[in-house]
Amino acid sequence: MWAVIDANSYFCSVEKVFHPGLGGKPVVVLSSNDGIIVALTPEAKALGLHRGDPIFKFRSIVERNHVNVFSTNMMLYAAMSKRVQNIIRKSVDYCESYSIDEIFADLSGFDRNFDIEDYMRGVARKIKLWTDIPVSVGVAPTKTLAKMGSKFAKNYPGYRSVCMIDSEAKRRKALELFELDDVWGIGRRTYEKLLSLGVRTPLEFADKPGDWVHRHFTKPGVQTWKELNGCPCVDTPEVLKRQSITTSRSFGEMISTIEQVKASVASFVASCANKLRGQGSKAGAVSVFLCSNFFREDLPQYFNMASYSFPVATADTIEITRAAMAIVDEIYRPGIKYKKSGVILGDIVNGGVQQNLFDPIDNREERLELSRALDCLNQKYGLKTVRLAVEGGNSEEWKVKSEHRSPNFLTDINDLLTVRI
DNA sequence: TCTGGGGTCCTAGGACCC
DNA sequence: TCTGGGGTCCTAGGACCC
Repeated sequence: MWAVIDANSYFCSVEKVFHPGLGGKPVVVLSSNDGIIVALTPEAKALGLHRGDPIFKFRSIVERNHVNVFSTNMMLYAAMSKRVQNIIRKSVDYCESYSIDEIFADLSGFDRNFDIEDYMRGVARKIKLWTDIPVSVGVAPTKTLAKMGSKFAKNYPGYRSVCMIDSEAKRRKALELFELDDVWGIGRRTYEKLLSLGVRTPLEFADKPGDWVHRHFTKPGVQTWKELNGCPCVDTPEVLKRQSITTSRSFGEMISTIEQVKASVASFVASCANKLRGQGSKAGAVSVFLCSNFFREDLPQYFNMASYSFPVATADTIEITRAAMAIVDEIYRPGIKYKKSGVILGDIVNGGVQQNLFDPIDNREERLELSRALDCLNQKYGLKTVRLAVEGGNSEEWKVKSEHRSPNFLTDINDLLTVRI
């Protein structure tokens, strides 16, 4: 059996932990640049707000109903996630962290007569007591069915946080009641395809014969079908090392000069390279993209992207920045108002790095040490305390909007909560 | 005025090899 | 008149996830 432990309205729940008194009130958390709603509580949903809504279109609803609005603070959410996941890791033998607010737990080690449902209820209770984050738990023979269970647990209080699908009758009942497009692995396109084939519920899909499924679908579709029938086949290995690392942002205000564009790109390189060193890897290639504001039909539009492959895979901020700046020189066009830029590190290698007979750099180890020193200084004295000059001063004209951001309650000593008794 | 960011896997088709 | 067969690697794009 697998369990999936899923936090409810996770980003909102974290904000509620540190802003007491928001229980039962509408809360939303916005994307970067305070653009769209990325998380919302059931109370906010009841007002007609949805995930993905641009907040500026719903100002009147927000103001009229005193919706509590927060900018996103990933540092805070990641720190809290670690606490929640630590509790789970101590409660079961083996876990696979799937996302910031979800974790799969392998329950196969438990004895046949063991009361798993009651045990997981205890875990959920412990998480709530120790972190104040509410979670929903689904338990089933496959991950896809477990995910269904967690949604039932979330939507129906009667389950008291845990929904277990452990018999053929329960499986069929769940498949019959569940929304087809909410099934894990069935996105918009597959949903439309299934509808056009006359399939309207997960149960109808699961009951189709194997040759029918193989005729109409490729590997991912077949896997989902098997999982719905109780046959485990979806792998979610713990991703400890990324194959690619991206940093990109929309700007609070559009920018035009090459100096501004370079400052933004250099800053994103620094962030990517820091993450790269954090996982002990090196990148074989860097890509940079620039784009205009595609919502502004009155302005000339532009998107361009180019890549550079390093002679030897590297994690050196200076080397990567130099390559990225050359790409900007290549793809920058004057007269465009840029809304967004981004940096992608690819061809990431871990461990053995292919050497190059004609490598122009002969002190790679020393240069990596220099970059590591930057990481240490910035860790100790704060982000961007030491940076390359091309990133520009503190004015940061391309700065993203983040007007309702919570302090870093869990990771910055200066942001610790003050409690008055 | 204002519309996010970061990932993974799979497949088909092109280019190339002998 | 007749024009093979069997591979690999790479890439772009699609689909999905949170």
